[in-house]
Amino acid sequence: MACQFRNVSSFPAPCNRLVTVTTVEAGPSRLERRKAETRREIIDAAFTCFAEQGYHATGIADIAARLGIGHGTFYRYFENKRDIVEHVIDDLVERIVATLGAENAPDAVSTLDDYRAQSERIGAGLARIFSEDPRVPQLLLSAAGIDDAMRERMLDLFAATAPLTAAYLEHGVHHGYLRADLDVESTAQAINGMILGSVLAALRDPSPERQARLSAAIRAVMYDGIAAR
Amino acid sequence: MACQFRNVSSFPAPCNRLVTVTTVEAGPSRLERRKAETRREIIDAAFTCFAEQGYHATGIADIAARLGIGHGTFYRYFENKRDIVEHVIDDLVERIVATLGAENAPDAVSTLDDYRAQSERIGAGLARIFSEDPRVPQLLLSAAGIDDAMRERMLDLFAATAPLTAAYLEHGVHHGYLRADLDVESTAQAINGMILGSVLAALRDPSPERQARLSAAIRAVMYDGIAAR
Amino acid sequence: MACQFRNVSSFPAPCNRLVTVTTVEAGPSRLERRKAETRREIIDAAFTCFAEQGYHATGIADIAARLGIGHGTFYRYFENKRDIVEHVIDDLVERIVATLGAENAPDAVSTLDDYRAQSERIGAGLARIFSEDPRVPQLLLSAAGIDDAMRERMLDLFAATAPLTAAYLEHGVHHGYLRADLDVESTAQAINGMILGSVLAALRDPSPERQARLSAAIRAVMYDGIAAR
Amino acid sequence: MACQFRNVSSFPAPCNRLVTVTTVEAGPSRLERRKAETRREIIDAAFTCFAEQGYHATGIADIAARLGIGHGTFYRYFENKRDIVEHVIDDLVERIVATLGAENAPDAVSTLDDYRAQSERIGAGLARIFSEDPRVPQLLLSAAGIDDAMRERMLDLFAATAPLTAAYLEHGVHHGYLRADLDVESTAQAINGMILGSVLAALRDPSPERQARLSAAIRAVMYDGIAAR
DNA sequence: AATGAATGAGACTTCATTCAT
DNA sequence: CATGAATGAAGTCTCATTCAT
Repeated sequence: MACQFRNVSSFPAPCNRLVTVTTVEAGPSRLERRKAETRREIIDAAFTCFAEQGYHATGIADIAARLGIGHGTFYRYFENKRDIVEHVIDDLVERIVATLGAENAPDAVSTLDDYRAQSERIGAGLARIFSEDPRVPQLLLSAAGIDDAMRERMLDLFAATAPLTAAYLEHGVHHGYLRADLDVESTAQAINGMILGSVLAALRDPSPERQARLSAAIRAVMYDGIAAR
Repeated sequence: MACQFRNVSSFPAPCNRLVTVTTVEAGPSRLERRKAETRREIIDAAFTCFAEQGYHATGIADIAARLGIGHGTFYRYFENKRDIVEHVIDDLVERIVATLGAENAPDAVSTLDDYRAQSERIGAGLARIFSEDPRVPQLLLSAAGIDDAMRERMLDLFAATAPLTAAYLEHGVHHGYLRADLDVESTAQAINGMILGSVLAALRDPSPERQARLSAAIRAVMYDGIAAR
Repeated sequence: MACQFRNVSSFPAPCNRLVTVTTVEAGPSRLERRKAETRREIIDAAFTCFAEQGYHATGIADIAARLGIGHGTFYRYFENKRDIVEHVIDDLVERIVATLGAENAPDAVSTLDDYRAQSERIGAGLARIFSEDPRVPQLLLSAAGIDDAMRERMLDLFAATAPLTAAYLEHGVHHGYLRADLDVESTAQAINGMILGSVLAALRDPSPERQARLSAAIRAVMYDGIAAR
Repeated sequence: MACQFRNVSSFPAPCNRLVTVTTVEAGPSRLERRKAETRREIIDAAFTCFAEQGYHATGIADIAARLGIGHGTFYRYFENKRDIVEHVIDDLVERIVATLGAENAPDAVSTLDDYRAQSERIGAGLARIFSEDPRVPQLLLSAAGIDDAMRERMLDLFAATAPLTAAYLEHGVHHGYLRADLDVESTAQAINGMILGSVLAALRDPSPERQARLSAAIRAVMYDGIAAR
């Protein structure tokens, strides 16, 4: 298994922000810091609401109520409902990227065994993110139903993971510990599909045992195939 | 690759129909046929609307207008908006099942080569369904965002495909052409994940070449793994 | 207690009928009889529906369904929903009048004792009508809420009973067994109010004992007043 | 004639209010007062609409339009159409109770003449309420046609007046100025029936003369009966 | 800057009535 | 003549967004 989300620049450009954070030399003022804090809190509250009740069932009033602020206040921080969900998704992706971290670079390993170990590590990391907080995949999944644009964004998100995995594969092919004839890009897509499948499976049955077995099965398919030898 | 959707009984029970089709010896009367036809047309129109604009952006009026019928007429055939989307999904699943057909039984093959051929055939069938009409996966994807129940239903749908694939694997293990130590269930899940991934990929790039490469990569991973020999 | 509803001519003129029954010398044809029969059945079914569920909660379809006829057929016998309720009320009033019958004429008695006996008889008759079939007062009561015109009609109906009671009182005054200084009209109104009150009471507690006590109390008030002697 | 509506606790419990009035030491704030004012205005507007057009013919839009507010605003103050009518009725009953006031207690009199005077006073008060604003009895009457529950409620309302009247009668019996053998409860019911009758009569002919004559006739029946001496 | 009262577009749904079969 | 499929006016209610305080 390979890594994703190395840097956010691979993803569709983040949407237009309401507030442009002007980073002056002197650093943000107290007011600016408070404002950013409130934005953060609204995003978090919205994340929870959207994930738990879904986008359409969540009202602006729900988000505001969870924070104990007036729902008019919401509109001082975000343009509209669509704007906030956009930011929630952006934030989510950023968090995922940050979690996977930089430690796992495609060029950090040079043998198949190292690769397997790395895969396992990354897989465990992903599993942690998604199964520790099932709201994450839940939100991503339900976001696809918001409208055409958001569905495209979710598909883009999934597609954007392929090059990341591909980089690992490329590295492996280059160093000779992976098949020379690999269709790197397509294989990356296939591998990411398996990961996606395990994430969806975890939504229904989040038991660690199930996750562990699935993860093992994925690695087995990857390295050994399913055919008898 | 293995088959899915052998029989519909594996899926959540279809919801209660509005119209009970009385099967008389003489066959359905003209009126009954007309009624069934209208139902069919409404389902199709709803399918198009939901797929193109999404569930929430689609009004009953849109569906009715597309057919040139009064929107009151809609309610003579379906109880409410939720009812129609349920039927649209049911219909979709049924169509997929029908397309995959009975020709591909898990016990129809006995060698690995036969199995690969069969996989290829089924893969091609699935690809045809999904890429000939991208609205199908589009709808299935966005349906997950309708509400909690529908998200569960979509996850169930995906989960329900695992045992079907598993049956093929089981058959292969039993006949010796697949690894004896396969975790059949988990491996099936992983394989179906790859298929799901390719379906999603097809939504963004529906070119046959891309599909063909993906399909080939999936089979390569399955049978040979990615490790160099 | 005194009598009401001597002849229907005291009531507001019945509304425009949909079908004008042409009484030819030869008598009604078979078809005409069948038609009248169906009208009768529709009125009865409507009566039941209106009384049980109320005017607004009753649909034309409910009435038709109760008879096992198509609801389109309804409109071949009555102009619209308003028309049928009008006929149901007319029919009800006619039935009440018929029940009270001609036997109780204001000039049939000449002593106070006779009068008391007659009152008792008529009171028992009314009680029978209203408490044997609580749907009757229920319908009359709820009809007052249909619209302005119907409320007026119900008030007219109640008002129309005063002259009937007054005729009895007049007779009594004339014959000397009732007070010479009676304000006949107003007293009649007051007496009918007591009857109305007992009818309403019967809707909540239809027990015969309660009815009997109420009836006795009314007669006691009428003949003896409430003051200690 | 006797008194009704001594205390509201005799009536069905008022339904759950939308707004909980928090009684702080400092008294209601300006906003709270404005809110209560708007509630009041909505209730009044609804009262007018219901009385003039009837419950079913009145739309929320009508009520809102009469006040010049958006119809969405209505729903900030009342849950739904049923809720508002409930409050309108509650308000009506409260107003009636308040009008009759506390001055007329059953134990405030001890002779028949006092009692007659009190009856006259209360009767005049009732007459004023009902004939000054005919919409009041109109609404109470038509409310009975809203649905089963409301009809029950109106019948309960009428029934609830009996014990109040009975208390006066009881007092009179106890003090010896009313017949010792009175069936207090039933007689109270009968008397209230007469009052109800006069209220209904006032709806058709609201002239004060008519009311005065009716009131006199009721008292005459009560104290002297109708029989010649 | 924060608030929440007001708003009205818009969605769903019902049902009396019409009319082609 | 009977039928019931079709219709659309009308009504209820929600909620994202605005704006005066």
